[in-house]
Amino acid sequence: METNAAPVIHHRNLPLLLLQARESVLTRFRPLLNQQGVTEQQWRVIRALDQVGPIEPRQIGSMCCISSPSMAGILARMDDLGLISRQRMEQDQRRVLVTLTEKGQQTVAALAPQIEACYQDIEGLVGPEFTHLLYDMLDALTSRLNEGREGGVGEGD
Amino acid sequence: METNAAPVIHHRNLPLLLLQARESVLTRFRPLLNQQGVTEQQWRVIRALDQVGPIEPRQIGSMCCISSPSMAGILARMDDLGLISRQRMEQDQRRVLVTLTEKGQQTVAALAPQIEACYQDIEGLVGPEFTHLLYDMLDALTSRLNEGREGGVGEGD
DNA sequence: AGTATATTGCTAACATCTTAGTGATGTAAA
DNA sequence: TTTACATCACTAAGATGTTAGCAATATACT
Repeated sequence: METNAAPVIHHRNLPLLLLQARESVLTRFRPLLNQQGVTEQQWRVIRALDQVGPIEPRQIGSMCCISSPSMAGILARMDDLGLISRQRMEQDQRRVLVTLTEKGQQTVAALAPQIEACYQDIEGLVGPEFTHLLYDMLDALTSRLNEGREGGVGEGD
Repeated sequence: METNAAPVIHHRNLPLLLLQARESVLTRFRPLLNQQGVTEQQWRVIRALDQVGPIEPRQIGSMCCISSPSMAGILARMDDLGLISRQRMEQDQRRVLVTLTEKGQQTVAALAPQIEACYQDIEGLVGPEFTHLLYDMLDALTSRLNEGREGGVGEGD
């Protein structure tokens, strides 16, 4: 058998290519996040709350590509850390409203400039046109593939 | 505060865009993998071994973006499942050689056509030119960002 | 009203990721 | 040769992802 005779899959591994690209970007962000004591997912949640204000867990999950079971633990820990607060809604006792706390906003203020600088570095390496084209293509790929089968996690920004 | 006054980060969330794109693709693969009883990571390892033949754990990790600690557990479970086999190398007792078993190869044979069909569907939705351009851009982004700082996980395909 | 159904957040079990650190083995310098 | 250093796979602990399922609540239908 050795170096196998007939490789049966001819396409590049697209999920892997996306994962590698993501890794290469995150490698630059991770140190900044660690320094502030927040995880990647916590930062995604914080960014979402900073952008659109108080929202519900499943909305956050939809925006950040985080499943409901993961969200439960993440919000619980963020609550313990004092980054967010949760409160049941009056009208519908099932639902919960998540709000970014003062401390959460301070984390944004502390990280934002460093993250911005990181993006500047990246654009400096690949060029702004490249970046924008890539954004558009990723948007297009995601929306085309999700067309007519939403219902789950993952479409916002 | 509400819908916050001054959003401080102006760039799109690139890691999130990549994650969402990856999710939209994986959503189509996951059912196939589950049906064969393999996880995403196990399938990545299987594909790598099928492509290049028997290799060492850290090489797999480099190709598949899997860290050494994760790899330990993944290979142990794949060994239990009979998908791969491991053997210490004679010359260097630290190193290990991982080989795809007969059962592992059967898994490839069973999944390959379905995966191929999936890629056909995707290309049908976005167009082959789009796909190839995307591959090129992801390659470019990854290589540019990793330039001069390899040393870790994640560059092969 | 009273029951069936849908929605929401959550738990459980297990696989994986991350960061830090370890033991065994190999290699190079004193 | 002995000591210092490097490499490799692996373990440990905690956070997250995935799948299945549950309890509470809300809504629709009879």
